[in-house]
This record gives sequence, structure tokens and C-alpha cells, in this order.
Amino acid sequence: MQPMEILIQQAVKTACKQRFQVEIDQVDVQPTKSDFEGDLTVILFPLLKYIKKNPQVLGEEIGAYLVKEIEAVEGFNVIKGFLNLTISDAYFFNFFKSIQGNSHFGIAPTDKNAPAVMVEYSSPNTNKPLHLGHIRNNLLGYSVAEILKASGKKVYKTQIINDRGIHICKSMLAWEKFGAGETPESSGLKGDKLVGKYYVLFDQKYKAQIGELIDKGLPEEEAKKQAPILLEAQKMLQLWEAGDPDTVSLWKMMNGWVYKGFEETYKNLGVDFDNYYYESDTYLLGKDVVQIGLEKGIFEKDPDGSVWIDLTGDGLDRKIVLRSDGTAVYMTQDIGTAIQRVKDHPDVKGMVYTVGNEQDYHFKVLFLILKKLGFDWAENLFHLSYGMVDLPSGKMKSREGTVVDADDLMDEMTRSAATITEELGKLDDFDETQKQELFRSIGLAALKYYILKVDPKKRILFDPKESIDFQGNTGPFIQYTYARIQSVLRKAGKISESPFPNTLDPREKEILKTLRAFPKTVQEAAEQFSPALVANYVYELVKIYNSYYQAVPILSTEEPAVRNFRVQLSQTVGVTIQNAFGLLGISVPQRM
RNA sequence: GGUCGCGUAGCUCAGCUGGAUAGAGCAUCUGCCUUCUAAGCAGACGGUCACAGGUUCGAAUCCUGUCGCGAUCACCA
Repeated sequence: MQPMEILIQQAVKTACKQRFQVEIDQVDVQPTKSDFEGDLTVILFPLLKYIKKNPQVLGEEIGAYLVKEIEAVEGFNVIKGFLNLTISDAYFFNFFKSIQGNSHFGIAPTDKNAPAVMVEYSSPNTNKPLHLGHIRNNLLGYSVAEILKASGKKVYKTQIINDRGIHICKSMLAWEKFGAGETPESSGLKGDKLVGKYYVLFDQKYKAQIGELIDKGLPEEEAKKQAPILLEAQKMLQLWEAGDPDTVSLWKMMNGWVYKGFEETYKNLGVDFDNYYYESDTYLLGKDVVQIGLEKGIFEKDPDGSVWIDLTGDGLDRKIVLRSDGTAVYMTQDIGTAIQRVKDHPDVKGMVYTVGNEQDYHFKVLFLILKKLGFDWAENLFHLSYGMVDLPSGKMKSREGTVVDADDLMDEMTRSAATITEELGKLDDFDETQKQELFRSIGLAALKYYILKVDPKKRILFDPKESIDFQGNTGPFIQYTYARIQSVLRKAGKISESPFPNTLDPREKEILKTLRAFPKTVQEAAEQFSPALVANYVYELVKIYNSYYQAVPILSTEEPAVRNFRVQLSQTVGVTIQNAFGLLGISVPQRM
């Protein structure tokens, strides 16, 4: 709640106490709807319970009191149960003075003593190139991390890389058998694409062998288990786990290719990480914690030696945490990894896991287990769960070749941006490098905004045939507004120190009201882990500004004080767009 | 079947800690470039907020049920 709102709340309480001898604990003050006259509205209905009066009369009395007591409250009107207050231009000028020239407007400085939060996202599997689903994951995770930072928290960005297991051995085996020594260099393929190719190849060979075995009369179930290539992959996993030097070095080489490819994609996407966790390092973690849990009576051991947690009392199921052969399962590993992360970074007091909603149940259980184990940070765990990105044909399946590849999509967006920009023909003086940089900026803005503006919980239907828009509520539209403002600023020249004008244009007041809401929006976005709030905010701001830009002259204004104010207001809107877009990981161009 | 999530204009989405006449964009239609970038602006058209009950002065928003879509219920990850 902002100072003015709090001031009004308190004054309303005082008024009720003095005039009606009634103690009110809750007063609702909110922005006035644009169809009504006024800036802030006090809702009177709740007061009527305590003060038996006609709302009109009550509104008049309180309104008069507020005008008398609060300097910034200039006037009021009462409509039904709504007391609309008009706030003085002077108040808004003062507000503007407080933010004008602040390039960090809305972005809180990091408090070094504040508890840190670790945000996990991306978390790929080293067999498959990144696809559209990863793009959503990365954009969400990166943006939430930036928003948390902007709310004053210290943030670590991390990921856990799924680099071991039978599926990794599949691509290794296929490469060894059929690859003929092919490398990213020899093939010209990105490393992750090359490894992905062998993963697909394995699957083809495997299916063919199953077919042969079925033809020989084996039941399908048996054929699936006995296909020679699968048995070989299983053997390879055993060798890997035993630390066989050849297997390990093959694994290292191929993973190295993948990581190089991923880094390129991350760089293009504009996301980064402070540290990495590898499943090959963490998959053995958590087993000792199971022992502690057993001693505390949180876990229970079955006769066959497997260890379980019974969560039926919490409305969940019984869940395994250690296999009967003593090996770790996914849950064991995640328990261990969480604990390890806090060991590595003792200032971490909370974690955000950016993982698809198919794992809602898993994280519910994980968080509950960590709470039961008694870790203080377990209270601050959040599963940033998001809906799948589906195609019109259904789910993306890498083995069926229906995935929308991340690199391809980014290239395509850049090309679309190039086509549109060239058609508009405003950049004849740009050289090729500048053009490419701009096309990429615009293309990525379209893609990122398209994904981030929707509520993470909702699933996204992505139709590759229907291109992402560049008009209306889109990234490029917002970038365009920014570029136009920069153009105004370039032409405005140096702004001299001069007093503000006496009055505000109604549209200027709207802009200032919207600017005022930015820091609060960032805080809310941080609390709710929602980049969509920032995206929708900046769209609102830009819409109002564009309307203003169209209707009100800026540079051709005669009166110097008014001209200066308008230029400065434009500049501040520009800064706000830039800061908001920064939180979404979207860049802003000087021209477009 | 149990659990969780979603259902708002033809399409894509805001609004959801209850507040005034449910808002944008796209699409369709009408205007506006000899004035600061028309990727823009102004306007028209378009809604039983899935359905039915309930709570409330007031419900798209909260509760219950129904329907539809999705996810999940492995000694897989």
C-alpha cells in the first residue's frame, strides 16, 4: 500500500471515530475506475455495517473531512457506495519529482543481508536438443529470478542437468555402433543436435529389433526386454556406474558436445546461470538422509528393505524413497540435492523449482518430506508449475520429430522480424550487423512476450503455421513505443532545469498514476512468481502513453516548462519500459 | 475411479486477497500520415464470464455439485 492510500485509510478511520464513535479496522482504498471522476476511491459499503446511515450522506461527511484534513485531496463525489476522491496535480508532480531521473525506477537494490533464494530452471536432459517447452521453462525461470532480484532478494540461478541413466547410454551406444567417429566439427552439426540424432537412431534400431523378434514368435513384452541393442545399453550403464574408463570418457566427450550446444542456445535466448548441478554428482545423494528419517520415524522400512513415507495422513499416498536394493529413486535424489544446495550456499532460505505441471504431485511430496525432516527453509519452497506447450497435433514428441526446436524457432522469429522491418523500410542507414542485432531483438521480443504474458498455469497451444503477431499486445509493439520515445529524446536536445507547469493534462495524470503502480507491481510479481503481471503492466503503460503521444504535442509545445515536463515524462516512461522488459529478459531498441 | 489444474467475445488472453456499466489484442468494418517513427491512434461490431445451486448489501472472483479439457496416481525420471 502506498503512502497516500495509507494516509486516506487512517483519515477515514479517524473520521469514523471522531464523528460516529466507531472503530473501523479495515478501509478499502483503490484506484478509481476510469469511467468515473476521481483518482482514488473509498468503498463505503463495509462501513455501513457499523454506521447506520445513508451511504450518500456518509460519503459526503467523510469526503468533506478528507478534503479538510488531507492537503492532496482536492475534491470528491459520491456515487452509490463509492466515495471518489480527486487528488491534486501537485501531489502527482511531487511523485514525479521523486522518480524522475532514476534509471532504476521500480528495481529495488539487492539487500546483501537478505535471505537468498535459489531458482532452478531449464534442467535439460543431455540426449535432446532444447525445444519450445524448454523455452517456456527458461523464460519463466529467468524472469522470475530477475523479478525476485528486483524485489530486493538475493538470487542464485541454477539448473540440474540430467546427464546419466539408461537413456544417456542409448545415444552413446548408437554413436559408438553407427557413428563412425562423427563429431560436431566433422558433421557441422551443433553438439546437442548431433547427440540427439543418435538418440533417435537408437530408438529406430531398437524398434526394428523388436519387430524382428516378434516375427520370430516372441511376445511383444518379451521382445521389448530382449532386443539386443537394449541389453547392450543396459550393459553400458553398468560399465558407466562401475567407472569403466572407456565408457566414462565417451560419456564425457559426448556430454561436452551437448553442453557446448546448450550454451549457444542459452546465449541466444539470453538466459544464464550462476551454477550447475549434475545428476551424475547428485544421484547418490539423499541416501544418508533416509537413515536420519528412519531414526526420526518419518520413514518406514518394509520387510524387503525398501523405505517408504506414509503421507496418507496428509491426503497423499505412500511414496517410496529408497529401493529394496538400497539404490536411490528420483525423490531420494531431490531430497539430497536440496540439502546439498543449502550446504553449498548457506544464505539460501528458499527455492523455486521451474518444472512442468506434470510433476505437481512429485513436488508436493518433496516439499512435505523436507518439512517433516525439519529444515527451516522447507517453508519457502515453491514449485513454479507451468502448463505444457502443445501443438495443434497434440504433445510434442522428440522421437516422432514433432518438436519445435528452440534454435529453429528463434531463427524463424528473427527472420519474420527481418521481413517486417525491411518492408517498413526505416533503417536504410543501418549496417548489416546493426540490422541483424535489431531483427534478433525484435524477433525474440515477440516470442518472449508471447509466452510470458500468459499465466504460467495455463497450457499454451502453439501453432507453427500461425506466426506470432508483431502488432497489438505484443513485444514489438512495446519496443516500438520505446523506440519512439528515444527518437523524441534525441530530438529534444538538452533539457534545461525549469519548474514544472501548473497543471496536468488528464492523460499525463493517467500516466503518472500508472507509473506510480510499477514498484508495487514488481513486488506483487515477486510474491506470486508471475512475470505475466509485469508483462500486462507494461502493456497498460504503453497503451496510455501511445494515446498521449498521438493526442498531445511534445516537442512543438511553446511553453518551455510544459515542453520540458513532457519530455521528462516521456523519458521516465521509457526507463520504466526498459526496466519492466529487463525483468522479462527482453531488450529494447533505440530505433526500429 | 482418486487427486490437482484449467474453462471469460469467432481466436489469443487480462481481470480472480468479492465492489460501480466484465476489459485488451487479433480478425471484420469506418476514419486519421505536408506536425515528434502509422509495428501507431480514434471508433464500430462482438459476452447467458462452461452449467446449476449457495454465501453476501454486492459474485467472473468465495463454497458445493455437474459437465468439458489436461495432468497425475511406478522399487521411471
